Amino acid sequence: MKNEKMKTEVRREQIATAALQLIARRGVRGLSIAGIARQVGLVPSAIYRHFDGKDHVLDLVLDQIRQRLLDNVQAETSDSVEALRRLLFRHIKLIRESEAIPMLVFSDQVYSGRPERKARMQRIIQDYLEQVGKVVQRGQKEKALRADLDPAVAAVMFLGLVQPAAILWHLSEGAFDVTKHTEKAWQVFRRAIVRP
Amino acid sequence: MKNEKMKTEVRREQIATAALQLIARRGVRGLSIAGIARQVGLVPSAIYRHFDGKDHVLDLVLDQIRQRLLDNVQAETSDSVEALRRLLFRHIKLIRESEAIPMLVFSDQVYSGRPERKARMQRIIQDYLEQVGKVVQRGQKEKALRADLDPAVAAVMFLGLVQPAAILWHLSEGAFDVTKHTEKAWQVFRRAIVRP
DNA sequence: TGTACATCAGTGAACGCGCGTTCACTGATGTAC
DNA sequence: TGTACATCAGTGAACGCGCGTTCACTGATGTAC
Repeated sequence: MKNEKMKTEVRREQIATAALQLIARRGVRGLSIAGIARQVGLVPSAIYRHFDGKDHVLDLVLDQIRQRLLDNVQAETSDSVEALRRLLFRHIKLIRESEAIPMLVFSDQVYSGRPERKARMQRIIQDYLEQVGKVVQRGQKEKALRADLDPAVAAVMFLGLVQPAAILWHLSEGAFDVTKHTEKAWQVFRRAIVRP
Repeated sequence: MKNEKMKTEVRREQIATAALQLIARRGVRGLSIAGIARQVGLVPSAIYRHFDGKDHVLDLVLDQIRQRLLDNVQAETSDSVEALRRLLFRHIKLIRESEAIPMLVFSDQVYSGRPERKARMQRIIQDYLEQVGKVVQRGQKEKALRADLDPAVAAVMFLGLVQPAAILWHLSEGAFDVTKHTEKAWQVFRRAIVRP
């Protein structure tokens, strides 16, 4: 009886956060109810006081990720080219802070046999892309970006600036210099989208 | 005793191929010895006549992927801008044909607790990037591509043209039009790398 | 070319570990009067 | 403000499923003489 009782809302947050950390450290495969419980300082069965099962924990984790991504893009209100640049680095920072995000997004494990969750992840990414697309449109209205640029295509490409870098960073255990690479990649990308 | 005996080399290939197909269909999580055996037409324990364990099956699968990627890039000998364009579509085609490839590359499951395999995957990707980088360098020598372009950065960006598209295609169950997107994205990328 | 023996690819039963989940319980916290 | 009862967050033991792996075996294939 060493543990204090806490409100279920508090525990739910703690549990989701612990899950995110565990995924970052050990991957989706390494995510276990026992591990989460240990991290939070509870006994495995206690998790079931707050969630109906492991799947529901993952659902809340996805919610948190969704929120962080959207918070990121909505924080940018400066002039659109600069907004994209800053969003890029925010995105990198977000991924560095919680490596779990790309792991989750790419992990078939999360979706396998759960089509509704796959659809949900798709929604999250598409919502994010839509927001990025809006920044691009703003740039076109401001005459800063090329008018013949398809905002949707640009948004996906924007994601492509981050993704392979994140993978390399992860595979190389941090040896790959993401910031430096992103800096250079941004210059190249910028050339392709700004008005001549 | 319905099954004929076959040489272990033949079986090893069959098993690795079956594994690749299973991953494409059910994800890395859905890859089981029992599943592989069923696909090949054997009993689970028979797999152990040809491999020391599940891990060793995955190792051969990685080998096959490496081979396919490198075959792809080495097949391109035409003028360098066109070579990049064609390589891009080859890559897309490869991923469409075996959706398993991005799943494997991104699956933490494959690496978790096996640092040597993580390093191996890193090597595969870096070898590929190096080959792409060489095509870029060739383009610079031919004065077709900008001299101030860092070949390594360009190679990673090249990968970034494919990756998010592959993810979206996978998440959307094929609804996302990869070819159309890649076509447009290539135009944008091209602008950024060719000599003005 | 035929026989004897070794090797090899196959089978099915059984084992055991990891892990998510259930259940009966306990003591603390909240609420009604 | 105090007492009685309901609810709620915690515990630990046990269950059971999935799945990789082992093992003793069998019959076919290959090899030596």
